[in-house]
Amino acid sequence: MQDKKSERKKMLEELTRKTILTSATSVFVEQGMQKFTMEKVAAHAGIAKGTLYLYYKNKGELLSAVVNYCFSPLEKEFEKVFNGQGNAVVKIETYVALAANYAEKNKNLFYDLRSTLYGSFAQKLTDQDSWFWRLVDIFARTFDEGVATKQLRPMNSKKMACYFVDSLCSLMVHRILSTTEASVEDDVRELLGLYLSGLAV
Amino acid sequence: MQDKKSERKKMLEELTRKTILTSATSVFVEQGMQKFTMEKVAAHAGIAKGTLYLYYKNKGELLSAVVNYCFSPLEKEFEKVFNGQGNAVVKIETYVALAANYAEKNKNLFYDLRSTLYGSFAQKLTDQDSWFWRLVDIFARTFDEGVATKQLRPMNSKKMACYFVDSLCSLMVHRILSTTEASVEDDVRELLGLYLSGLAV
Amino acid sequence: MQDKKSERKKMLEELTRKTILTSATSVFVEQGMQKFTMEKVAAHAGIAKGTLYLYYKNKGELLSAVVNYCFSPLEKEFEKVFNGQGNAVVKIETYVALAANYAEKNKNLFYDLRSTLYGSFAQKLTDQDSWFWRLVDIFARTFDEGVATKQLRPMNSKKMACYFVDSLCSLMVHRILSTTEASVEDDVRELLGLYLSGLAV
Amino acid sequence: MQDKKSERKKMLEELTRKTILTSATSVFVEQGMQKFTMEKVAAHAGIAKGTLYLYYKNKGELLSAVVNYCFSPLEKEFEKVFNGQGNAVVKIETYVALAANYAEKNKNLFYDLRSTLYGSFAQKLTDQDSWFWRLVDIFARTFDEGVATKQLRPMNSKKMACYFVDSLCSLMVHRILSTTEASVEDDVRELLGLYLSGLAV
DNA sequence: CATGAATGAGGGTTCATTCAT
DNA sequence: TATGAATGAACCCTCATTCAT
Repeated sequence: MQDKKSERKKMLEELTRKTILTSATSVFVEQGMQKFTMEKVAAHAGIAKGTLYLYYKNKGELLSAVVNYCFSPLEKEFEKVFNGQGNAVVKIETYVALAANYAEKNKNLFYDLRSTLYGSFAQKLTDQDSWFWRLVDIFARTFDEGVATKQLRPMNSKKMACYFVDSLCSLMVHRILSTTEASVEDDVRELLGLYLSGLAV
Repeated sequence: MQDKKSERKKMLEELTRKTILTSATSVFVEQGMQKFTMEKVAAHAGIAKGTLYLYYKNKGELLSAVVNYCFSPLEKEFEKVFNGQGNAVVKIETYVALAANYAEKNKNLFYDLRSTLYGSFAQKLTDQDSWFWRLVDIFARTFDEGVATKQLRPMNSKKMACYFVDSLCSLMVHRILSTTEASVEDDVRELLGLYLSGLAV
Repeated sequence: MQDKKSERKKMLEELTRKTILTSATSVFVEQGMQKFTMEKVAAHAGIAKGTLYLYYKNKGELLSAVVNYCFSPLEKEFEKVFNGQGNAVVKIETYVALAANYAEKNKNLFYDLRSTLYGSFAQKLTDQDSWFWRLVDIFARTFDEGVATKQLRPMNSKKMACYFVDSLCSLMVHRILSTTEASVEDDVRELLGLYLSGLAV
Repeated sequence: MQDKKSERKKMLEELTRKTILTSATSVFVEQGMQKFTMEKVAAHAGIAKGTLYLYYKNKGELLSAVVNYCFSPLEKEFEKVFNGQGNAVVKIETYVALAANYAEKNKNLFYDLRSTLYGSFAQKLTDQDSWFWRLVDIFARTFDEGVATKQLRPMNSKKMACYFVDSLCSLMVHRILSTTEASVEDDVRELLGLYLSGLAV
């Protein structure tokens, strides 16, 4: 009895958390960072302002959650690729393509996400559970695979994975902000060329 | 006589401008983006709040000026290298080393600069005169030089320069925020390895 | 249960609204238009500055409310007379007397109300629901009554009602500001003489 | 020698005064009361901000001067009529017509003048030299003339002149703000009817 | 657990006025 | 006398956060 109740409670709680999160994301995407206020989130979620604070300690945490939430679909796709078939080089190619396409499909989202994204670098590098480090982990292990199969040269895979994440972010940001429309394929090829062959002859 | 007066005035004006700018930078570095208020800047500069608005139209312009001010020394060093002796590859090596060392020497500054830095991506990509595009220009021309001398393979030099700027920023940010102290040399070597040789065997 | 709660809440809300309004009026009367600030109103009402904005969108709306609030007692008396016994001429006489006496009893209030009062002419003439037009309506209908009973000559009653409102305002303002104390009765007689008989022989 | 210099100085001084006054009026008319700042006046006059304070003690005095300046053309016309031919009733008719036409020709001017106009009632009634009292004087003497020639009934001519000034202001304000365009002639006839014959049968 | 009215510190900005030159 | 850079008090308004219900 007690268990059932507590279970149901937990589910309701989780539901509310999710509602808040999606509402926050909507507000963020539709109104931009500047106009992202707790009031607007509460209104969009159809709950009271005070309730937000029962689920997220403060505005900062909610924003962090939004960032993570925005990245999670992409992150899941990365994971699927990582766990799937294919050698390291193919995976890397797929990563880049995924990022470019994701940016293409979520221009509005990322346009305003940038500042938060980059503004939370300190946290991103401190909090080992953030999307950043999860991505780094995936990529580093992919690089390690490549090194093991002799497709890639030996390297500091973790550090390189950091650069790779940042480069993917660059790719996405530039795709989002640039007015001259380069094809996704060109952008992918360019970045791949860098990471696989470098620039030297 | 008229000239003298106007000259002296201009000098005084420029002096005040500089005082405000350095004060603003100090406040920014010491207190962080969040606590960067016009009041604090005025107090630090020892002038009245209203005076700030005689020199900078609003908070945003002052912040922009701070960002440019922080980057200008590094930018000048880049320019010096670009205009100096040495082939493209050597220059690229020097760029990376300069960035890494500049970050090392200005940890505090950049720690708080990040959010503004990245938060102003939109402006950075829109405003063709921003530090970002000036750097891109320098690097793209260096890449072109390298291509001309057959040291580097043909590429979309402008796009690659964008990645390069972002990678240098990554390098700096990571050096600034990381707790585990990697040697500057290692970081430089790693990034250079990527840009010159890529990761593939 | 729900109703009770909502009822009590509404009452409390209305109470606060009223507190703010009376406080605002007090501040207005005691300190004058120039020194009428939201801060002072909040302090006088014993509530937080921010709370004002939960009840009145901005300073302008609060000022408008004050003006209406100051006029509403007089307006109600006018209405009572209009709906009561007596022919048109008697009513007009009463209107004038009411205005003169109201001014006499509220010198302080109106002394500072003037600027707002007259400063909002544009609004007064645009907003069909303002005190001005409500008074004009009462007076015009009174004039029409008088015309119907042949006590008054045919006229553009609405236009004449406008003049009448303004003349009543003049009467009040002059009573309030004049240093030489004419008796209320004299002032009333004089204005009535004008409106009933004109100046020609 | 001294005299000449002092004379020329006085003329220059008067010239500057006039420049400031007309500039202030322009700013007032073109930008409205809200945006009437000393800075704008100085800029329009092509002189330094500080200089304004050599000619007008403060903003308030300058505004007063503007009001007087705006009324002076009308005032002069009134005076001309007063000093000219014609009996009292004819003069009164002319006064009303002049006011209505002046309003018609200076809509923009008076639209923003209102608030200042009425906002300075206190001063207007205190300062015996203000436009208000000068007009009252003219009208009172006209009324006295009418009484002397038995065209008008005995009255408190000064008090009635006050009402008359206010009614003329009402007429002008309503003409300026009303959207429904009544003919000048109708408005004049209506007000004249009131002042000459009253409303009673 | 949910509410949402109340809070109040704090922010950016304006502008009338002064005063050293 | 004229200047205009500097002043700084004052203002309106926002919004993250709390807490009594």
